[in-house]
This record gives sequence, C-alpha cells and structure tokens, in this order.
Amino acid sequence: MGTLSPKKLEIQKREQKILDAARPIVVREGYQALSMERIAEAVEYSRGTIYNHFSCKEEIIIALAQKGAAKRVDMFRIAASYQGISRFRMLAVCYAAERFVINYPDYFLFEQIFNLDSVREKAPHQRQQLIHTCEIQCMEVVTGVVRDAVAHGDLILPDDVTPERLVFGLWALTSGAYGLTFTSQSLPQIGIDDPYAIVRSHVCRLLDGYNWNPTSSTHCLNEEFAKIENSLSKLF
Amino acid sequence: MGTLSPKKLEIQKREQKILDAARPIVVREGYQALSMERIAEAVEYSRGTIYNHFSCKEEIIIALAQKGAAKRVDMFRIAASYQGISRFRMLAVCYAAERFVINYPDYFLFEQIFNLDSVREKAPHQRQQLIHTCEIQCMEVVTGVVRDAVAHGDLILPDDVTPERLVFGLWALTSGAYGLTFTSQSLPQIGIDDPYAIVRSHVCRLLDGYNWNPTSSTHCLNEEFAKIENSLSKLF
DNA sequence: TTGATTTTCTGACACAGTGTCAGAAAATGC
DNA sequence: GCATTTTCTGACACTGTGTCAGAAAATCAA
Repeated sequence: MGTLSPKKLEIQKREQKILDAARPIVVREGYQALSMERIAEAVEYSRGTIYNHFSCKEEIIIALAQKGAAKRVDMFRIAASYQGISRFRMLAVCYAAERFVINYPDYFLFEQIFNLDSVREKAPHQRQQLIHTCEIQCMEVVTGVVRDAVAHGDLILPDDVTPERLVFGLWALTSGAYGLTFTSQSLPQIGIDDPYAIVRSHVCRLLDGYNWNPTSSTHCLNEEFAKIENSLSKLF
Repeated sequence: MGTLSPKKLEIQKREQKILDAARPIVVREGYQALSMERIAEAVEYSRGTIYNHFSCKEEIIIALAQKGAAKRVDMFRIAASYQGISRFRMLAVCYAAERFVINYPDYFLFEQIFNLDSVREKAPHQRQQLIHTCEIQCMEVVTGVVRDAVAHGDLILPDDVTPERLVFGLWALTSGAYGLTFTSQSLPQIGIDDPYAIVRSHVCRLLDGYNWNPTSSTHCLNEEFAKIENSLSKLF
C-alpha cells in the first residue's frame, strides 16, 4: 500500500512542483498574473499535463490555501500545548495566529482569494471541504482551551455565550485586523503602525471583558507574551 | 457652471446606468460572470462606449465599492449624532455598521473584491483615493465619539491607546466578523447562527475591557440597543 | 437650412488565455 | 519484443479583452 510505483510517485511529486511554481507568481505579480501558461512554462510540462492535476487555476489557489490552513492547524496545536494556566495558553494561540500571518503572508493572501465566492465556486467541492475541515480543527483546538479554562474555574461564561461564540469573537478580531493590515491604505495615516501589538492589546481587553483570570489589571500580560514568544518562536 | 448641455448630462446619467447594470450581474452570478460584453448588452450600448466611461471591469467594481463606502459614511454620521451618552452613541455607530452589511450586502461584497490587490491595482489611482477618503471619514466620525467620551470622563484611555487604536479594534472585530459571516462555511456547524448578536455582545465586552462607562454590569446594553434600533432604523 | 467642425459611438481586429481531446510517446506487463 | 495501458502534448474552438479607424450624431455659425 505504501509502495507506489516510481511513476505514480513522480506524479505526486509534480503536484507539489506545480504549487511551488504557482506560489511565487501569485505572491510577486498577483492573482491576475497566474495562468496555466505561466505555470506550465515554469514546471516545463505542457498545459495539458497541468490540467491532469488541477481542473482550473482556481483549484490551484485553493490547494495553496489548503496547505496554509493545514499549517495553521499545526501551529495552533503546538501553541495550545503551551505549559501554563488557561489564559496564557489562550495568549499562546493568539501568538500562533499572529506568527502565522507574519511567517506566511502568502498563505493569508491565498485564503483571501479563496474567500471570494467567484473563485471558490469554480473549484471542486472536495478541495473546499479540506479547508473547511482545517477551520473546524482550529476551532476545536481553541474551544478546547476555553473549556479547560471553564473547568479550572479561570473563566465563568455567561449563559448565552458558548466557547464557540467566545472564540468567534477572537477569530473575527484577529482575522479582521490582519485583513485590514494587508489591505487598508489608511492605517499609517491614522497612526496604526504596529497592528500586531494593537491586536494583542485588544485580545487582552476582550478577555478582560469576560473576566478571564488573570486579567490585565492583576497580571502583566505583556511579560507573559514575551515568555510565550521566547518558548514558541523556535517551534514555528 | 451647473448647467450642462443635454448631451453631457446624458453621458453622466449613463455612468450610473452602467453601474446599475453591473451590480446585479456581480450579485447574482459573481465577479467572474461580469464582462464588458454583458454590461454592454444590458445597457444597450457597444463595448467601446463602456470603455469611454471605465478603463476596465475592475474600475467598475471599484466605482461600486466607492458608492458603498460613501453610503457607510452617511450612516455613520447619522448614527454618531444619536442623542445620548457617549457609550450609547458608540453602540449606535456599531449598529450602523451592522445595518450597513445587512441592508447592502452587495456593497460589502464589492469591498471584498476591491481588497484584492490584483483587482485594485488595475484601476486608476484616483478611484482608489476616493475609497480611501471614505475610510478616513468613517474613522474620524468614530474617533470623534471616543474623544467625546474621554472629554466627558466616561472613558479613561491607557497611555498607549489613542482613539484611533481603540477604533481599529472595533473596526477589525466588526469587519472580521461580517467577513466570516459571508465567507466561512463552518459557522452554522459550530453553533454560530446569529453572528450579528454575537458581534454586539463582543463589542460590549471589548468596551467593558476598557471600562467605558456605563459598563455591561451596571447598565443593560441590550435594552439600549433596542432603543437605538428603534430610533435609527427609519433613517437608514 | 446648410455645411463645417467637434464629439461620440461602434464593431472589427489583434491578442491573451481557457479547457478539451485525438493521437503521439512513454511506461508497464507478459 | 510486442501488446496494453497510462501519460503527455499541442492544435483547436472558445470566450473575453482593450484599441482604434472611421461612421454617426451633435453642435454651431452664418
């Protein structure tokens, strides 16, 4: 089962080769510049062969987005296993989210493209499903931390707030902020020159709003962030 | 000056006619389906004539996004003039942001498309500038409310938090949440079936985190939201 | 009204990219 | 070594773009 004929193996490798060729084109020249022609040229196969792997260029973008989504799941899992009390573990996950966009800004870009209906709809459903699965896995990791917090008494959730709903807020805050960071031209003009630091501080305030102990007022969370950074940065 | 020849006037009107034709195509069939051909057919002019108005279809999308951005500025201004204490005015603005995406989901869609570098770059700089200006105007309206809050002593901002930075958080939270609402397939599966209500609650928690008086614990903000809804809904 | 002048509009054209498929080429198996 | 299967290719038919020479319409002056 694990032994594939050399030919099959070559084909599998080529899929990665195609993605590796497509990636810098999108990153350097934008999605518009990506064409099957360009990719075929780069990998030195004919266009027909590329079509044996991917039904259209949208599917290539989705495949790239999926690689990114899988990477994020990995990073979240590592972060969630940070040794510490629940709120610090939560900060560790937020740190992972931050590092994901910093380390892999192109993956973040692919996700943005994928998010357009017009792109998503052209690709086969199965690919979409894979990304969806990663999203759910990330959610599970983070809600896991929230549940642990509740179990340990660090956090008391209001009746109408499930762990998923709390995490939705963090997800919205971070993805929204990083999205703005990449796309809004207004930020420097209004004095937002370190969006990552601002996100950290807002995350802390939001969690303070839920009284997730220890709160900012009782514990220096910046210091803790430094510790998290120190222990996780080598793992990403 | 105000008197244009009938011909010039007709041309101006046609610009709007083109946008009106493009809008439902994008909304109903997605950005991919938008072509100069289709538009020309709908407005009953030749493709060449459309090109006299817009240099490419990207510019049409941007023009649509700009209309939306201008609408949002209007709504924010109306909301910010809500009669009440600062925190309620802030909620009124958040309500305006919510209503904007509910009333004009297509404008929100155009903004998402505009946010892709590959689309934005193809259109003339001047159009981008118009959207940028609207963004700044929205920011000014909202920071105005924050400054009033500080002036009235309802809010004490930490040293490192400017009004712009606080607003950035709200902007990220709301735009992120509405973006997810439109694009993530995972939400229903994880029990997020009323994202708008969740955003409201997170906004309140975030402002609680900054101790913007009155906080959720001292005043029922849901009740206030109902009042805001009642008095603003007819204005939008 | 007329014709000269300017403005506006059109559709044919050259081009770029897509997705397909018959048949060439290569790999595999007997 | 040859038959069978798999893989690969590039020509083809299409869709859509952006341009521009010249047709058509509007404007204006006498």
